[in-house]
Amino acid sequence: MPARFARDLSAADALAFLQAELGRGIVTLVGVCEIDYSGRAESMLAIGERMVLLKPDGTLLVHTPEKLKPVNWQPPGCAHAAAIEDGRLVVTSSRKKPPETVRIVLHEIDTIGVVRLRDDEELLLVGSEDDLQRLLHLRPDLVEPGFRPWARERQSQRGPMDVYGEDARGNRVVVEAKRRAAGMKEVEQLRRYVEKERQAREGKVRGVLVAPSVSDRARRYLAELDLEFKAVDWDAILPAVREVKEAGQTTLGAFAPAAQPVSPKSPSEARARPAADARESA
Amino acid sequence: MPARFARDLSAADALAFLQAELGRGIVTLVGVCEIDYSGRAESMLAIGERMVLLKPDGTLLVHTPEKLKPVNWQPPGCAHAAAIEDGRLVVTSSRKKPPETVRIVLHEIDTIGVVRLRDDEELLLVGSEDDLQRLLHLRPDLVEPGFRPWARERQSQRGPMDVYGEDARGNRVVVEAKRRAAGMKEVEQLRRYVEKERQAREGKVRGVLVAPSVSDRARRYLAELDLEFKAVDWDAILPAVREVKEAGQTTLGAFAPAAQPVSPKSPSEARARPAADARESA
DNA sequence: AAATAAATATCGTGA
DNA sequence: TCACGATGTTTATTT
Repeated sequence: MPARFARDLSAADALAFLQAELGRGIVTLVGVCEIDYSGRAESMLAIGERMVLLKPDGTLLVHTPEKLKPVNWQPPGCAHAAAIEDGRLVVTSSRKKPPETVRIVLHEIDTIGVVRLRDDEELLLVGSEDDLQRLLHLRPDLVEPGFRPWARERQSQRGPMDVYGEDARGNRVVVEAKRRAAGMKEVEQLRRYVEKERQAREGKVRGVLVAPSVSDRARRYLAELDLEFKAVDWDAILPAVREVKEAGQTTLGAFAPAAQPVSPKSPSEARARPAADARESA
Repeated sequence: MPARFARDLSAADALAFLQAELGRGIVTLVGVCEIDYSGRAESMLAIGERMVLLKPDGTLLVHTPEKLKPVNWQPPGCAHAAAIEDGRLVVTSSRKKPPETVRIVLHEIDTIGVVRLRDDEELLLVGSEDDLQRLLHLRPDLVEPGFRPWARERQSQRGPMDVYGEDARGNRVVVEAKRRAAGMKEVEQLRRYVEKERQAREGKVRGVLVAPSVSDRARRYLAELDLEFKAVDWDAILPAVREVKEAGQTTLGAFAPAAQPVSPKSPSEARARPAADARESA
């Protein structure tokens, strides 16, 4: 993990540092600066003390002492550059599509450094909406007793539905699964699918929103649209989800979509195949 | 901008450093670590080299050499703590609502440092949806000739509408303004407001989605719901938006809004007054 | 390249 | 505190 740090550099020395190290690691630049952004929108930030991070993948982050989100940034893939203008160090980060540039003028340079990090590991996340959907296929009783899911992400004319199946009485059921508290937006989303399905089909089509909770307004809206809500308790199902996830990493294939004879459409489905079992990611 | 850095510290020395500096500035910790998160979801990250930032406001960020988003994080307001466990430095960040904890176990410590930053400046952003809405009030012809907007953010039973007014023929018009390309979600949102208005009123109620562009599917959905689309060219209106914004920054609060006998409810309303109109021409 | 939807989204505002 | 909506959202995924 080679690293290099320097303090009290002149603009020229800082420039030399950047020219040598930009793209070779995460470059950290602490100092007094003003920042302008122009692209999808425009922004101006008056002079102040900030921490600038320049990643080797072309990411830029400018952090102030507060907040999680950087005050200015640039996503991966941008071209970082440094120059001296009017005796001051100027760092820019640009991309062409969409055309966007962040321009940082350094008035004082406190610290400049670089760290070369090696990290091949990937985050393993448990509790995503995808996890919830998979669990609903494995344990359809969580939706309601007698529910039989058909396929994941069934296409409708208005987009893919989370879960689609049949209830004990043979009614079609559209399920919208949310990992967190549901609101109006989620009801609208469910409505969109159910409505089309009701137009297209004879017979009753039910719509069920599955989520940890639902707001009062959204609940009334559901009732208005003749849609339903089913609460899932994350704490109660998390162990099961964890198991499913772990199985997915190692054994999988247990719930490959039966209704889809074609090749897997997504890595998640691919992961759910015996072939993927042998190899252990992460 | 007092700063302090140290390298090749033992776990005990690093602990001492953290105990002295946590909360006093942005603490940077570079090293080999493994990370677990538990809260709204769960995550695990195997051992690797990362850069950890601990802000004085209780924010935690863990960055890898790639991507804009931190691989693990904690929002402002969290309690940071450090300890030695099994001879290793362990940094935790927790909050109670919702209950969440990030736990970082350091296997090697490369660099540890702290910078005390002072930054009172606020970002000035031009080109937000709010800016667009204000401009539509100043230049209602951007929606269509003869359109007369009434008030901003009129309350409907289902929430506030972006712009509400009357067309040349006296029909009610609900406008949904978007700063970027619109899709299904935006159509749904417009639909919700228009529908309620159509239920509540006699006569025709029009719904217009104002955005730089709209997807094909969303356009079809609009047609299906008898809603309309009006393109706005950001590049063309940005100069005007910039002017409005600048006027709002300088002449703010000089007069009270004419249509509202009470005090202005928001700075944005105060800014969108006749006084600001004067600057507007093109 | 465009579009669609998720996110440990975060963040600000208003009730 | 909760709910809702914007975000220069970013990111992954699919067409």
